[in-house]
Amino acid sequence: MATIDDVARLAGVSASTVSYAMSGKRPISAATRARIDRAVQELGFTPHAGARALATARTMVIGLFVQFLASEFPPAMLQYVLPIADAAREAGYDILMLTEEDGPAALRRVGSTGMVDGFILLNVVDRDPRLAELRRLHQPAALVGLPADTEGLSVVDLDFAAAARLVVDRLHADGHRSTVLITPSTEVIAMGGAYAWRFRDAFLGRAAEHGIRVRTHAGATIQPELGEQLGGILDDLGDATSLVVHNDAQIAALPSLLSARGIEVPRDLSVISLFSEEFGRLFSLPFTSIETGPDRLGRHAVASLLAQIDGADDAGGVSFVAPALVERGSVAPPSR
Amino acid sequence: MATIDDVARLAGVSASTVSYAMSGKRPISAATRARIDRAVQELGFTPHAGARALATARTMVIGLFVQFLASEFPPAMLQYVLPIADAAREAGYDILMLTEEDGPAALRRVGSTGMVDGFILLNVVDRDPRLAELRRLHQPAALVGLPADTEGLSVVDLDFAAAARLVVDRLHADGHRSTVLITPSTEVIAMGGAYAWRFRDAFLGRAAEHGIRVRTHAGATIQPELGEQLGGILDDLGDATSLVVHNDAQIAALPSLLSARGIEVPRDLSVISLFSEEFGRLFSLPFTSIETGPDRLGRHAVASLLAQIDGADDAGGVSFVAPALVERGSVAPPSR
DNA sequence: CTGAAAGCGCTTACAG
DNA sequence: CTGAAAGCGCTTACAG
Repeated sequence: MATIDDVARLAGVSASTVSYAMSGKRPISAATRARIDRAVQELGFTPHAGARALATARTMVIGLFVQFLASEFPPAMLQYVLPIADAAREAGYDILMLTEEDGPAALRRVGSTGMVDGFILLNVVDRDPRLAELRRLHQPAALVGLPADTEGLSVVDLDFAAAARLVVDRLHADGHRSTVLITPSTEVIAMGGAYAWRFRDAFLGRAAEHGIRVRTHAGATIQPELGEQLGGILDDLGDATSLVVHNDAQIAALPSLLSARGIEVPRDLSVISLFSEEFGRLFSLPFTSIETGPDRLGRHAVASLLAQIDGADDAGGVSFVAPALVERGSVAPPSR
Repeated sequence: MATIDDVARLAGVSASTVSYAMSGKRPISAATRARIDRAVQELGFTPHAGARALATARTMVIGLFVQFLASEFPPAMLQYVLPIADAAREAGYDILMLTEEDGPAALRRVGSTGMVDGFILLNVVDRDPRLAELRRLHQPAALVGLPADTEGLSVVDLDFAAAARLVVDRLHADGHRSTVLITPSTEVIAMGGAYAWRFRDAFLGRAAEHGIRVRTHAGATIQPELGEQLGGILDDLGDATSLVVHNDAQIAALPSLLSARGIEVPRDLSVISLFSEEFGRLFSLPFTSIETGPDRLGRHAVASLLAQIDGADDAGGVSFVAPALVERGSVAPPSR
């Protein structure tokens, strides 16, 4: 690999001039610039990332911490990762991906060795063990998912309470008086996935206001429990005329269970859920839903992180992204 | 952040002694070591990754190139990424994740700036545009997926020809005389996904040996085309008593289409496919299948890459991993 | 068993 | 408009 000294020698200038020519941080005469450009071309020179990081204290890399909660649905995570990688790249950053079990140790290792300029943490939970280490590190960071203590952290998440109200209001508008709500699994709730209870509690509150009866089930995430549970719910709807599914694995499995039972949506049952457009396409889900917008959340996190890295000192605080309801025709007035 | 000089000062030794104490590359007296350890603890010292990379010409990072072929099924990719990340980590390496559209440019940027010690390329296709750049870079690399020209490359992939023979032999053993084969999409074939035709051609060859009739369809990957096509195939099986699905999206959609039609497996139709145990669990697939073993392939790629990085000069060549058939009871003698 | 020094390849004040 | 030099924080021959 050619070094900046090789370029300097070939162009007949000093290394510093090469550096300035490439960064554009000071004026260079046209003739010199031409010679430098030619030398750079000829040698195929690109600055060594490590040397540059050492000199500038900037790596142009961000650490992306993916996290698979026990009993969460893996494909959902990918929807966040790709938009984040794209947004980072557009800003000139690469992505160091952290996937370890031991989150705090990984943060410490990568943070304290200066491998990255900042972190994005996905799927942050209520009392996330990574946060203590993150605070100690004093590095820029953006979180996706709401922890219990947001002091000094930059957090973005969907406004699940608003989402719940949208859903209840939608059912109420069509005259539903009774519904079944399937929440994320008990494991997710135990791990502290705040989105679970933020949605559920707001849902129950709004339903009470409208006088809508709600039966709640914490949804299983793996087979065969999932199929048995969801099948049982479908077989015993009671007076419920609608089903609200806040659980990726369950909504993905729903179409086949519905069709096995000959239940037609929305004629026999109204269904409403939460998922991204992409997720819905992947699993062919014909259901009206809250768009969870992982791309929007991911890009928001990147923007927030880069602002901090660029010293905007924008500790950010908590941003709740407003949800939107996407009609797909699976909600209609009840026939019973 | 504390530096090695801070530690040296606090411990009353030289920086080089600190370095040697930490690397264990030369004997250090117990007393000195104790003082150094204490100083390291006290200051929370960790060596700066950039400085170390500059001094050693080693980054302890590997570049992982994920690649989503048009009309491939995204969740399948994740199964490779996680085991690779785990295996890398176990060996002390972190993962720089590349996801860009422009593969060659990404390789050049990361490779020529010395950000990584080597690359793993996923989903390599027949005439992969990344390979020219990879050869120019002269960096260690391991590929998952078979390109047309493997000269000088280290490649690992499932032995799809052997897999096809296993499948045909399994059908033949139960007396099937006619089958339908759904292959990856035409887009995958056009992009050069060699696994598509390696499986198909071996399948047709073996079927001919056994005198088994085969009707072949290139499977659509997105809805609603997928459902219409697969539904049409199920509605018009002709004399086919078995269905072989080499297409992630189609096999994921199959259970719901079968149940909608009241087709019972294996009573009415034998089904056999290719997917990983994890993929099968995710989509609740009750089908006998070739285990595609993404974790094994991923770990193999990491091992091969690390051997090259450690100068084993093991250009590797092509390794085909032997497939295994996992019985799940979806193949039985035909009733017709 | 330990230290002083060179060197890895950049960037950026300091000088002119 | 350009150059010489210091410095970023390590590792590792070279010396003792």
